[in-house]
Amino acid sequence: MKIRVAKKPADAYQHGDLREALVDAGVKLLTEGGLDKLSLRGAAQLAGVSHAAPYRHYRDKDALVAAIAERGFRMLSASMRAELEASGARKTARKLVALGMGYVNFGTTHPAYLKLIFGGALSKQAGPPSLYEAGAEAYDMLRDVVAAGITSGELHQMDPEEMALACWSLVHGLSMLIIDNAIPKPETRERERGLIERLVVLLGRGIEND
Amino acid sequence: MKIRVAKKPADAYQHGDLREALVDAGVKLLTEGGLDKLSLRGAAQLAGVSHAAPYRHYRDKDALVAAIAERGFRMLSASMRAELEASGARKTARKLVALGMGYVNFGTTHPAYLKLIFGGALSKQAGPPSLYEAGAEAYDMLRDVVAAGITSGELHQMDPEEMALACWSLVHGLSMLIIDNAIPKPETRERERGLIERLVVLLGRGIEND
DNA sequence: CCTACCGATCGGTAGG
DNA sequence: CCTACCGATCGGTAGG
Repeated sequence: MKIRVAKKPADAYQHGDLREALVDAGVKLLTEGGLDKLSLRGAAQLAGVSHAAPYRHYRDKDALVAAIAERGFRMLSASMRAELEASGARKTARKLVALGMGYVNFGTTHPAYLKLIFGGALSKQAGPPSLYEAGAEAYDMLRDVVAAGITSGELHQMDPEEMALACWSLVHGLSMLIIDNAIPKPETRERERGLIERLVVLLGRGIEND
Repeated sequence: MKIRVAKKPADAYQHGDLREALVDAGVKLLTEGGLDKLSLRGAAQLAGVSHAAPYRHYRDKDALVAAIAERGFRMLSASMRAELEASGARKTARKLVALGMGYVNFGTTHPAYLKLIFGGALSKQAGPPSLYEAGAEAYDMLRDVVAAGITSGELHQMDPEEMALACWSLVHGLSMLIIDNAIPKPETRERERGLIERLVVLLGRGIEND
């Protein structure tokens, strides 16, 4: 009886976890080569299977993309939550700075992820409910902090959704401009932190003179 | 002597203006099908020439993309200037609202253009000087208004570049979020104007309560 | 400015 | 889960 010699690459999937292995492979393609390099065939190759194999686990490319996006959403909210907790902020304004920091840090560290989850590459059709849950997590954190700040009187009386949108737009725009080299990328992490902090604080206090 | 019968499509280029015709065709592909549909071959077909013809006028795809992007930059600054003039604003805060309106209007009306000029599709190499001039126009308008506002005392004493960046980030982020369907697109132009106005004013006055 | 050609990449399916 | 195949699209070049 012959002993089979493993022919698969070292990073090939093991046993029944091809589904997850394909997500890992897709993430690698995404982070190393950007959105353009994210393909089903490429992921299959990285996972060490034929390019037809993924269809056993994902209906089509969009389904794999949705799984990767879900991971991205969770990383985003984790980044925001980590900054919020690390800051130990008690005042709403400081909490908002922390959340913004978490957002921009995630965006500039994982540019392809940000473009994937917000870049319209997500087929607007269906997508599993878990994708939408993951997507709502980050926004909910922001909206809750804003709503609490309005209730406590720290922020202006105003539609919390709209105020949250202002914060979101600011940090999203900043992230995108940095990612796309529209503005010089801050040279160090410290400078980036300083920049984000000043911009978010600016939104807080307003740019007009009293 | 035979009379040649025109075989070209009605919208084919005329005489020596293929160079411009290719830009028009590229713009059409871009606006109708998004960035993905913008190809040299497609533009050539639309212009009624073979797919090898464009290389007589553009070194490669990046060169055509640069020409299209230049047009986009000029449309952006034209949109901002038009809003600024139409507003008749005298106070800095109102001028900033007008500029923001022009920016977001342009972005949501021409989403593919916005993604082209700021989406990193522009090869970071060279590109004609005219491209950079065009790109600087819009930013200069913003920075000048901000700088004048600081000088006049209407805005806080602060690095004008950084304050301009805050404004830019806000309207850029808002545009991108609308374009990418991350937030519901305002149903009417009026609602969109109202939203933009409230957000820019918010940046002006600050979201914190006094 | 054209025809004909290259090599590469894709998503997806047939049929096992 | 694999091999073999389709049709489509690209950017780019040779050679005229």
